[in-house]
Amino acid sequence: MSLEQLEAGSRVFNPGRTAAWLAKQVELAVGSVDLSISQYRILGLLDQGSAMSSSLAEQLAVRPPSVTAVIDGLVTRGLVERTHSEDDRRRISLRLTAEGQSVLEAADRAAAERLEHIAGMLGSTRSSGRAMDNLSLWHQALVAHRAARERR
Amino acid sequence: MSLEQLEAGSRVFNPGRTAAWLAKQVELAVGSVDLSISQYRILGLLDQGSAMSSSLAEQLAVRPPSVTAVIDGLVTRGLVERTHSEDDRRRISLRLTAEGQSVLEAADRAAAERLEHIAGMLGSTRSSGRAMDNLSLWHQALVAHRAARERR
DNA sequence: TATTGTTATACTCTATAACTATA
DNA sequence: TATAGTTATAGAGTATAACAATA
Repeated sequence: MSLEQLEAGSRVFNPGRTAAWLAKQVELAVGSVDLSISQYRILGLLDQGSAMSSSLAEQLAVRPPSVTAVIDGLVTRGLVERTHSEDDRRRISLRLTAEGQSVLEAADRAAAERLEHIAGMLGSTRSSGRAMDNLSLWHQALVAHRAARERR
Repeated sequence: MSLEQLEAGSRVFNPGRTAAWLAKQVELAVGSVDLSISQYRILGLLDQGSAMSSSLAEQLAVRPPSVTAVIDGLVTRGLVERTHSEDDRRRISLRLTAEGQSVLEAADRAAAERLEHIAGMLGSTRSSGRAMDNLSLWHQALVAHRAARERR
């Protein structure tokens, strides 16, 4: 690490801070379709298949009442459908509606466009491409991480 | 893109969703030193030098009252110091205390460790290294993006 | 009794509108 | 008058504790 980097906090690359700022950009992007980042995460999970409320809480790393609160808003907006499970009526099955699917896709596009615009600030298309590819690497890492947690 | 990827939403790489989940991991990490991600962003900005409240709001992309609220908590905890500017007494200068500096460093370490652990779930040390190293590209892109916005 | 999810309640972060202090 | 920041207030997301329904 260079002397200049050691002198000023602003110039030291820091992975946590970088991820925190990327998230803010995503928040701004999905806000354009009136989604919070929490709502966006939940819709993304439901896009991978319907889910029980309990399993959502675990995957999202939040407590059950938080899931209830966010889902309430999504159900009111008609983006998610709540149905009691037939075999165990304590359980609640959640799934995306067509409208939810469509809003999620719009959010995905808005976020991707914003991130691509930011990556475009790097001088070369090669660097920009590497930045986007890097996110795909993190996607794989997060999937592997979740799988490892589920096995435990 | 393969057929398998087209079939299931879960397998399609999506930059926005990835960034949203990375942020959740950072949130969990900085929570270990009792910081929210908003507090973490603010401490990170103040680490780059003292700042006026108004300029923080702009950089954070939030409204002035939100800055007041978050700073209130940080001042109460002794992590940030508020002083009236001498030349224009309407303005408020904010800077990190030694304790704030130390908590921020602990948060940085916790976030970096968590991200490194997740990157470690990729098969090879080479991939893990690339994931971490290329996050610095995003750091550069975000710095360039902010600079471009300031010029406008 | 144990489990699933919700309700009650409180705290934080966000916003808009109205206000205070200063210029 | 205009500007910098705060106060008042409200909505969303988070939590813990207590509850209802079901197993």
